[in-house]
Amino acid sequence: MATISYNHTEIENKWRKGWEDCPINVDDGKKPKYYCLDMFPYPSANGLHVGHWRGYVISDAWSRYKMMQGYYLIHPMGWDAFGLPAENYAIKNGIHPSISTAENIKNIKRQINQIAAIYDWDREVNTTDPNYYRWTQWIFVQMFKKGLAYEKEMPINWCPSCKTGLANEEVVDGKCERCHSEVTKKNLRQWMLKITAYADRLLEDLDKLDWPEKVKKMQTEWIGRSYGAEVDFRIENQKEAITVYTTRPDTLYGATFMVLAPEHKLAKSLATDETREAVEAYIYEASMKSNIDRMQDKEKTGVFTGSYAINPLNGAKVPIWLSDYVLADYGTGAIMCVPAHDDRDFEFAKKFNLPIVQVIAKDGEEIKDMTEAYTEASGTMINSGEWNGMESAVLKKEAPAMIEARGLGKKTTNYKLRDWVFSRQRYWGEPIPIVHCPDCGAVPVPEDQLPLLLPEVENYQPTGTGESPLAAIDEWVNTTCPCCGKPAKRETNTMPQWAGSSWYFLRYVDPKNDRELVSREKADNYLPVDMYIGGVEHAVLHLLYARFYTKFLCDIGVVDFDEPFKKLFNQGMVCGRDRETGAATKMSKSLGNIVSPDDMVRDYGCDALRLYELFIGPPELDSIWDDSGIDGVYRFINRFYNMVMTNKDLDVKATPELIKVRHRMIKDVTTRFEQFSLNTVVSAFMEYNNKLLEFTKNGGVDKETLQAAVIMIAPFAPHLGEELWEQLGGAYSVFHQEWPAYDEEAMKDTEIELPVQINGKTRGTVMVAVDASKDEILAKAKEVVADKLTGTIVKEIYVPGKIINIVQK
RNA sequence: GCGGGCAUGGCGGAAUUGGCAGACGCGCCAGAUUUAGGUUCUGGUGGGAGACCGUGCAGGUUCAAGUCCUGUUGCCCGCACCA
Repeated sequence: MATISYNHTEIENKWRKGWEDCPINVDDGKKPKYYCLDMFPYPSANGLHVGHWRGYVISDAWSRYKMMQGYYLIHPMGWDAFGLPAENYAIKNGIHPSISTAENIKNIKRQINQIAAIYDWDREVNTTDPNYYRWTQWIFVQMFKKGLAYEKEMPINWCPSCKTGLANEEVVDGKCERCHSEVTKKNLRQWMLKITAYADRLLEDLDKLDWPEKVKKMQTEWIGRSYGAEVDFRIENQKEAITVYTTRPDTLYGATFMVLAPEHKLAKSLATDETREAVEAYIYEASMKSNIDRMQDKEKTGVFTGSYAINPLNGAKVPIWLSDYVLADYGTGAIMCVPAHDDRDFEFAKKFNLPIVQVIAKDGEEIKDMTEAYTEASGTMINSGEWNGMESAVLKKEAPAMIEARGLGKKTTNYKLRDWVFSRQRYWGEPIPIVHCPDCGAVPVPEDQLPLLLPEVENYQPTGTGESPLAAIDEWVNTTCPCCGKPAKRETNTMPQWAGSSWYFLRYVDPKNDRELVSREKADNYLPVDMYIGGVEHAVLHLLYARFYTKFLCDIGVVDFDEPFKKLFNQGMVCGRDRETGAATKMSKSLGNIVSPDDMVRDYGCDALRLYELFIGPPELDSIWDDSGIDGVYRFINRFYNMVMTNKDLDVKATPELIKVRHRMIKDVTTRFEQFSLNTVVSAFMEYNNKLLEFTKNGGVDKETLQAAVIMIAPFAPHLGEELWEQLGGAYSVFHQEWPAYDEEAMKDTEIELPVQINGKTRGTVMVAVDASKDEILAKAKEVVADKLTGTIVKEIYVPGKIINIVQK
């Protein structure tokens, strides 16, 4: 067979131009839509590496497949361009973030174009574009009007040396990433979004979604709904009561002490003359500890306040302690402690010699010398007054209502999910469109004055007070109240990066609309997103925020669906190797193991890199990049090209064998594709190409088989597919062809080979007709392994079409 | 600590979901063409001389286990005292 060389540069350039001149994804108003979305990138100065490519190749192959099934595709791309790196770059070099960002976008766009994905650049969005962030601000104003945005004092990470607030990712081991000073906390006024108002819907609607179970579970845990009761404990000799939240009201009789978070508002007032010094010292220490330090302390600490509370059920006096294992912002910031039935309370009681009272019998008994808490809610109640003899599991459910009926507290539901701290003391973000008026309070900027433009600043340095650099621009800060017209001051905080990314998928369907965020007609036609593809690192935050925004926008009538992403696929990371140890690690600049796609595209072509990105391993798992592996797919492309080119004009008649192979090929590729087993799709192409090469040597391959192979390879290697489709005489474009169908009947064999086992070990094979009888087959099988049948046959197993197993003693 | 995932040749990985373990590819070995090398092509390639042995380890269920069950070890990811 003559070898025809496949010139990837020439052919890829040819079709790049071809698709530009005559676009293949066109909305004729009749086709159903399919919206396949990639998580949009942050335009980093490092550009794309082969890991980014992977997700984009997966989504492009899937998109093209959907297009071939007759859909009009929404397959957009844009830029999540606000964020810290650009601001830090500006601080260092004095270059405005919009300039460095634009440069980065230009470079990444060039790289993305190398993928040859069918992105619709007419839909491009950029979160830093005023015409975009106008609507980011608009959504905030709507939330403010609905009472979902509010102000609150919140602690932030604070570097006392840099005099600046820090994001969690800038805090490394409790120290400032830049100057390595101990990070402390500082209370600042912050804007909050009341995402907790949507907690139940965010939790329950997970059931509607075709998402990986793993991600659903992570969101479920993050929302962390629990049922229980708030119980009021009167303080001895005081009027005030302390309310605790508990999920185990059934153990109330076993509450032998109480612990408050050091930040609890009553903490100081509970101290007596004897304990005051110790209590205040403890509160001070806790306030100085960073969150991370507090988390890392395994050993429990605490201090007795000197006061007592009264157990509302049995009137027992219980000491009130302070400890930082109780969190100020979960529940009520105070807990009742039942050391017999909670691990942490048990540990605390042991350390400080507090009484332990068991109230649930374990295996029907009271335990002597408890060495660990019995935390199961199963067993009979003991030492519990009128509850004695009840089943704890039953009581756990009924107790909240019983407590409420007796006026001792109320039935409640609690969440781990907290409201979202929505303001940043940074420059490079959307200004929060609020004016603070001494008379009217916080007033939103009128909607017709949006966008509220981010002003130019001379200095990006932190202010030293914790305020945003915007606070230093007097002419911007000083304004008039939109409500009463008197002098007022602008809000100087900006929004977090999440703000723009929580709704961008809506804007893609109507990106140039200057009257609305999105027209209702377009929203109804093109939304929601059918398939969302991106890294699992966004399993909680981004995906939860986007769901929250969508539900809110649904509530105010902007869209009529309340879940943005029907189906989600998380692709695995592409790791590099650590240069010294050889271990798999994230690709990072500091490790110097970033592989850039640019050189590989030049040397091997776009199609080869696309196939290799898929072939490297199961798409949902992490993989390790290995440069030399691409040689395999490169050779395959050449062989496939040659196979088709050699056969294309031979006019071979399809033999039964060829037809069988064709149908099997279609079935294998299609089912593997549908299952997103993309690495094995590429293997299937290689396998069938090897088979077709055998046919090529022995008479050739028929046109219909060639066409099927070319059509199916097109979503993966689009240039190769389009070129060979043309070579086969097909009309433009291969992407307008119907995906080939297979027929189970056509691929059936008349004879099959069956393995013959003795005692479960394969000892030979036998060829049999598919319609042969069991006796016939068994007799033939025994013949094949006759010399190994030395014992007494005790059992003969025949699984039709699968296997024969003869059991002998 | 809790939750999730993974463990198969020198390497990346297959295995129709309980039915011939190692598809496909990389690498390697031999040969052919060319010959400076590379490319390309052909054949081989889990271990063992062999009967046989082989899917992290130890048990179990089954005619049959990489796949199911119990225990265990190692690695990766997520969450971090959530009352």
